[in-house]
Amino acid sequence: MARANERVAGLLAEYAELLAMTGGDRFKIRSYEKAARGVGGYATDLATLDETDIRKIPNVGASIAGKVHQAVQTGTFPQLEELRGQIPAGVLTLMRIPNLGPAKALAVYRELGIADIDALLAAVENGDLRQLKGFGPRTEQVIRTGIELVRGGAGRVLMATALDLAESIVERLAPLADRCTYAGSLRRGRETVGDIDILAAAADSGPLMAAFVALPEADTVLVRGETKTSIRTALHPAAALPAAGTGAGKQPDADHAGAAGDSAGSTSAGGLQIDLRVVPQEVWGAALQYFTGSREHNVRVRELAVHAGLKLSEYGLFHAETDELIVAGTEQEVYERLGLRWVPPTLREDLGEVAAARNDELPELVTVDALRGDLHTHTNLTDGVATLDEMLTAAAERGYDYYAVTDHAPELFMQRMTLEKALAQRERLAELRGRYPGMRLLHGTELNIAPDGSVDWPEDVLAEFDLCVASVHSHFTLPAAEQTRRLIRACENPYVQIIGHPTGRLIGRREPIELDLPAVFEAAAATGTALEINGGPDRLDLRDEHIRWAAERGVTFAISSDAHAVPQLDFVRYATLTAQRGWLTPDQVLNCWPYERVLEFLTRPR
DNA sequence: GCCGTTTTCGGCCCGACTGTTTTCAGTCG
Repeated sequence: MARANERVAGLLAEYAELLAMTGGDRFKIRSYEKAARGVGGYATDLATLDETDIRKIPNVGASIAGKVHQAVQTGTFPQLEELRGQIPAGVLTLMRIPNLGPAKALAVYRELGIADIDALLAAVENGDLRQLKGFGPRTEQVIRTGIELVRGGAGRVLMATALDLAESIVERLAPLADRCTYAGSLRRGRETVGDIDILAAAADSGPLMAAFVALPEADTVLVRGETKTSIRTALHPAAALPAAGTGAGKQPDADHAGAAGDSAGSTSAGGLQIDLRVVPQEVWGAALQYFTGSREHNVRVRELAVHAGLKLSEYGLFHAETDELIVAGTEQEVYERLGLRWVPPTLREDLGEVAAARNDELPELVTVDALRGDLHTHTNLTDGVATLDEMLTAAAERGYDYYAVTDHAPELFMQRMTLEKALAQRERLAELRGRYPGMRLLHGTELNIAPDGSVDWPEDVLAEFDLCVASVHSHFTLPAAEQTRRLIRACENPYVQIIGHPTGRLIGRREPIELDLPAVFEAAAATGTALEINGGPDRLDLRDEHIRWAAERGVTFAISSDAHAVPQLDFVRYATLTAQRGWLTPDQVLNCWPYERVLEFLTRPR
C-alpha cells in the first residue's frame, strides 16, 4: 500500500487553502503549508508513528500533530470537515486556474455563486465576471486562457501518481494471478495518463474480479465482466496538491494530449478509470503487447505481420489463412517471430522503433540502475525539508558513487541564501566526507538565470563551487528571441555546467517558456553544457521529444531528482523513463559516467 | 501554528509584477 504521508499532506494543504479562503491568519496558513511539505517529504511512513514521533516531523508541532494523528486513523480531522462544510469542493478546483488564488475564488463564489470551472467559464462568456470589483477585462482574459490550460489536461493524471496507484493495486492482485502487471501508456512511461490498464493471467478470473471491485479505491464499478472489469476512483478534493511537491498551492494537472472529461483534480488519482483484463496464461505475451500499445506502434507491427502472411491480435500471432496459432506466450516470442528485436515499452510510439528493431539498431537504453549519482538536490538550508546529513545518508543508501548538493542562490530572494550560508554548508560537507567513503560529495548550487542570461554571484565565487546548475525561476513570459538569448548566454557561461529544467514548464499549470529550442540545443552542444532531465513529476523537463531533438545535436544530459526531501530522490525514476522515451543511452547521460569522467567534464577549460 | 547559537514571545519567505487602482490587493516564484 502507498504511504499515508502523501494522503495526509494533501489534507493539510487542502486545509491551508480553505483557511486562506476564509480569511485565516496568514502565518497560520503558512504553517499548514509547511507542515504539509514536512509530512509529504518525511522518510518514514506516518502509519508507523505515534503522536510523539509525529511531532518530530519538521514544521509539525503539538496542534498539527494531533490533526495528523487523527487523519492517519480516520482519514480526516474535524477542523477540516468544518471548513469543507462552508466551502464547496468545486471552489477549490477554481484555484487550479493560474492567477486565480483564494481571494478571487472566494469572490466569485460569494458574489456569483460560482462553484466550478464550467460556471466560471459561463460567467466569463456572458460578462458577469466584469461586474465584480477587481475583475477587469484583462483578468477576464487571463481566466479564459487559464481555463484552457487546465482543461487541456482534464481527466489525465501525472505518471508518478498513476504509477504509485498501479503498483499498489498490482501488488494486491498478484497473489490471485499467475502474472499481473500494468500495461498501456503507463508502461510506456508517458508523462500523463488518461486511465490505468492492468493485465492479469489466470485460469479463473472470478477471484481477481471480485478482489478488484472490492478495492478501497473502487468508488464506482463501471463494467463488471469475466474478461474485463472497469472501476473509477473517488473524486476527492483532498489530494488537490502534488504529493511530495516542493510548494503548496496550485495543482499540477496534465499534458498537451488533452481529453475532455471531468474536472476532477489530476495530481490526485480522483476520478481515474482503472481497467482490469484477465487472460489465459498461454496468451500473456500477445495480450501484454496488445494492451501496452501504442495504437500507432501496434498498427506498424501488425502491418509487418500481414506482409508475412500472419495476423496479430491480443490472442496471439496466427497464420492468416489457417488461423493456426504460432506464438502468444511472451512478448519476446511475438516480436522475434516477426523478425524484430523485443522493443522496450518506452519506445513503442511508432517513431522509428520498429525499423530499428528490424535492423537490430535499438539503443541500449539508460536505466535507473545505470545512474551513479545525482547532480541536482536541495536541503533545508533553502527550500528542502531534510537536513544535509539526512539527504547524504539516503543517497549513500542508494549506492551512489557521487552526489551534489545544489541549494538555491541569493537571487531567489525568498530563499534568503547568502554566501556565508553556502560557505558554511561547504565546510559541513567537507567534515562529512569521511562518513561516506564510497561516495564523492560535490558542493554545488542552483543559480538563477536573469532575463539577460547572467547568474548570481561573481566569477571568483562561482569558481569555488564543484558544480553550478543554472535555471530559470522568473520572467517566464519574455518573447522567444529574448528567452533564447537568455539561455544561450547561460550555456556560454564557463562556470555553468548544467541547465536545470530548461523549459520551466509545470505540467497542466504553466506553459514552457517560449524558446528557439534547436538554437538552444546547438549552444548546449557547442559549449559542452549539459541539459537536465528533471524528474519532478510535474516537470519532466526536458520532455521526451525534446530530448531526442537535443540528442541528435550531440547534447549531454543530466538525469536529476531535484529532490527537496528524502523520498524525492526517487524522482530520478520518472526522469529515466522520460530519458528512455528520448532514446538515450547511458553514454549520453553525465551521471551515468564514472566519477573521474564526470570530474573531467566539470573541470575542463571552456 | 511553528520555532528558538534571539528560547516561551515575537517573529515568521521577500520582492516583483500586474491589473485595476488614485495608493493597493492579489498572485507568483
